[in-house]
Amino acid sequence: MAPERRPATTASRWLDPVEATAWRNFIDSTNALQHVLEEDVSPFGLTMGDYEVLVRLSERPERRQRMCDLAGELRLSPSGLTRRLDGLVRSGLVSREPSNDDRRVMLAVLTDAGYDLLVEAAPHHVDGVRKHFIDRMTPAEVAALATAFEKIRRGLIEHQEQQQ
Amino acid sequence: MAPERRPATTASRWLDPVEATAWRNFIDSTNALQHVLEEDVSPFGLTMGDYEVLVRLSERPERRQRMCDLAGELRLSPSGLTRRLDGLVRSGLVSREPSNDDRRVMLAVLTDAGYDLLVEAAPHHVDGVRKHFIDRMTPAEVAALATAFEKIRRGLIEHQEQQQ
DNA sequence: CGGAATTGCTTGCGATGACAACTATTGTAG
DNA sequence: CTACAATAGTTGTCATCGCAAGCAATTCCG
Repeated sequence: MAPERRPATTASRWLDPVEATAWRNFIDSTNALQHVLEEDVSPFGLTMGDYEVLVRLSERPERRQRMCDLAGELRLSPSGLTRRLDGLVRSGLVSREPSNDDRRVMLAVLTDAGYDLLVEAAPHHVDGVRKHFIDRMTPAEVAALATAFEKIRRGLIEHQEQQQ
Repeated sequence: MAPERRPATTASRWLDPVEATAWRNFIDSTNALQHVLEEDVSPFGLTMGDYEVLVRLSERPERRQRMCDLAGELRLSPSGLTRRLDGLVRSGLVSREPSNDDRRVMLAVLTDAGYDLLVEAAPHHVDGVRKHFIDRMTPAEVAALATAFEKIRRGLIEHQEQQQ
């Protein structure tokens, strides 16, 4: 709660009207999008957090992944992932398996039930993404957005690594 | 926890490569951005949630706003806003004032201390937005993004109202 | 006018997730 | 080979936030 030491005030350039609009619309959209997309997966008893876990696992060979790698991809703390998996394991969608290579490691494994549920839920998720995101834009805008966010993503990863 | 009734499986159109890239990059970027932007305001003892409250209040006449309106803008539940304000009131950055017009209503009021802190923190926040978002793109991309997210935002508001 | 529905906010409770501390395993020096 | 450091995961504790319930004030109608 105690503030860290504050950086000295810098003379920073403000956002011009177009930039400010882009930023505000982006923020508002992402907020609202997160809420809307929850609705598409909740009929399947899933949160978007759960859904993301299933997706990531389904994209891996043998549908399994080390906890720490998964936590990195999901930008979740180790404890956060442990508890999210607890729920998915209880539901029988994911199971834990100790790794043979490294006995510190736990593998999160997508079960058949988990895969089946993902296959069932995914089309509705995609419908939501189309309806509220992709189909609101022109193809040119989609393309521009893809390249723009590619650069933003790379920049953020770079920044993240510099902080190590 | 109990799944709601599931919608019938629909034949939905999948995302083509460009669309999928746009979506994935967008999701990853927003996740990472949220973490990075926290770093810019945390030296001031603020979370991004707190910061957003201060910004919204500062934009209002007399720096005050009804709780329910504020909750709507921040897409926060009534109870969520109550508790977020609790913290800000404890810190002396915001105060509560009952409304004269409607005695059910509580007004959240930005204090002088809150305004001063916002003025101090804002440049660092803007620097972060520039560094990680705006300045990663060409001006054309920023403009495209502004219009694209304007349409997405409108669509989401519309959808939200239809669900009312 | 007066009761019922609505609105605005707060509180109890449960779910989620971060941080720090702890255990267990692996890697690295000396 | 042994100590020390680094890595992987779990658990305790705390903060945040949503839902349902509750209370107070207002509005709607008959």
